[in-house]
Amino acid sequence: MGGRRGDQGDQAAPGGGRAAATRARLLAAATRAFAARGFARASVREVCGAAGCNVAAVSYHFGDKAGLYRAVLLAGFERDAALPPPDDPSRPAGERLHDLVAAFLGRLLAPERHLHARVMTRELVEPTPALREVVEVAFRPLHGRIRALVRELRPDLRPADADLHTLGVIGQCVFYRHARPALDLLHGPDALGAADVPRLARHVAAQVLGGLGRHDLLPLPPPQGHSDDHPRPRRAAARRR
Amino acid sequence: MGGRRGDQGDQAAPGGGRAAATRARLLAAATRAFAARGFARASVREVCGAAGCNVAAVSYHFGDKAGLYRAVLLAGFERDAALPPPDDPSRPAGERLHDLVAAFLGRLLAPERHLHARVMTRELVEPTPALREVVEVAFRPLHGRIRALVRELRPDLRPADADLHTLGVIGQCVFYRHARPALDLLHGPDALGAADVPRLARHVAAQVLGGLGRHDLLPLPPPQGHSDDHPRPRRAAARRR
DNA sequence: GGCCGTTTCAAACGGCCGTTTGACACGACG
DNA sequence: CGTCGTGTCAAACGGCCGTTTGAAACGGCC
Repeated sequence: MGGRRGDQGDQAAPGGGRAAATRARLLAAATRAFAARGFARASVREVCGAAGCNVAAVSYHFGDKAGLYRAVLLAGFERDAALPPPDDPSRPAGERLHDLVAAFLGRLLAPERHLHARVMTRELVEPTPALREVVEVAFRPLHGRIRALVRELRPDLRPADADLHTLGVIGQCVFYRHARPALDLLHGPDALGAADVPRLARHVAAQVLGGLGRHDLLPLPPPQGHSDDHPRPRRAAARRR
Repeated sequence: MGGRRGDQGDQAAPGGGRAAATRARLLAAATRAFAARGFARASVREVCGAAGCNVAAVSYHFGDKAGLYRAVLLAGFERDAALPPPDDPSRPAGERLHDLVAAFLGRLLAPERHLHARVMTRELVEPTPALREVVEVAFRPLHGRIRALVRELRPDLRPADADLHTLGVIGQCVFYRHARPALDLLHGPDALGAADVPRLARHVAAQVLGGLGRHDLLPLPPPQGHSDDHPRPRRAAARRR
């Protein structure tokens, strides 16, 4: 029997990258499967079928199914590490909050990025032993950034209330990912999807700023007039900045 | 072999309610199991073990596992039908919104009621063929009630924006149920649970009212003051900037 | 060529799953 | 008492699961 590796971090495959290619196909297929059906319900036969390799490849390259799952999560962490826009303290806090929400929502919904986000947010609902790492690496840092902006916008807030505002933002965003099957039934299959990320981000940001009593900092003119008289055309110009 | 019933709606058990008792135990154990682990991962052996009966009882009383699941959902619908407070149009819309949010959050988190809510909200994330019914019977009516209050509070809102405000409320509430495992890790196992329902409801209601630009309608005095004139004796004196 | 470590494969293993089977216990009723 | 319908049971069935096995294929190297 060949030497098992069972872990990542190796290189110099004498076989000319053939093994690395199998590994990559397996990782991609597993990402799709875990995103679509979760850890428990995605089967290694299904993953290997999609990757075009034998079931034994999972134990050979990743040790076992849980190792494959961990590798999928790790790849998601690495891919997302550079994603969120670096915070620029010189800009207005309201705009920075909006941009952070937009980046988070994009990660949750945009077609090229949503797979890893699905795997990670599924952990929140259906935890595996990897939940702790997801919380520490992905959830808590995001929570911290939003919370810092909330406190910057309203320094007088009690910590516990800043937490509630923060979780409100995260909860609204995650809902558009988690509840997708139900939203498809409620609003039609294409409503409130990736194409609506700018609109959703604008709304969530305006919502939390309003809840903080900082209507003055709406990063964008609200799409609806509140006390004015002229009805807005549907595609009003007023792009941001 | 005995005549299968496989459906509910029967009565007149000659065996003196013994069958009905088994049915009830099965239903209770299945509710716990489906709430805790979902349809796919809860096994009929586990359910029947907890109910103290044989595995064949599932197929005898409910046809199959999916029938048992449908019966659990149905019982939840019936139990919750009388739960939400009837809307009283003579009261201020802000208070009615707060009460509705409080009732919804209570259903999601309160110990005696959360099991059915878990089964139903899990459908949003991990749909089974019963999702359609959950959406039509539970999700859409709640959405309609919140949306009507939102439009009453801000009649000038475009319908699409009223939807976003509505989903923001639901998303925040559902998050406290869905993300519980992650919240346990983030804030400690007892934070933001059933005991905090009044505080959470107050926050969510104040948040959406603020987002609607109706700070004037906060249903309860907010735990922190932001632009007011009288300091609040609440807990610690509210720190002012 | 012969060799060897690496990688892939078909096949099988044990285990849990949902479901079915056929027998048995029990109260009702003629 | 004998029969019947009802409800429960232990046991088994076929199927999918994750994992392992042992051999075959591959590719660089002498």
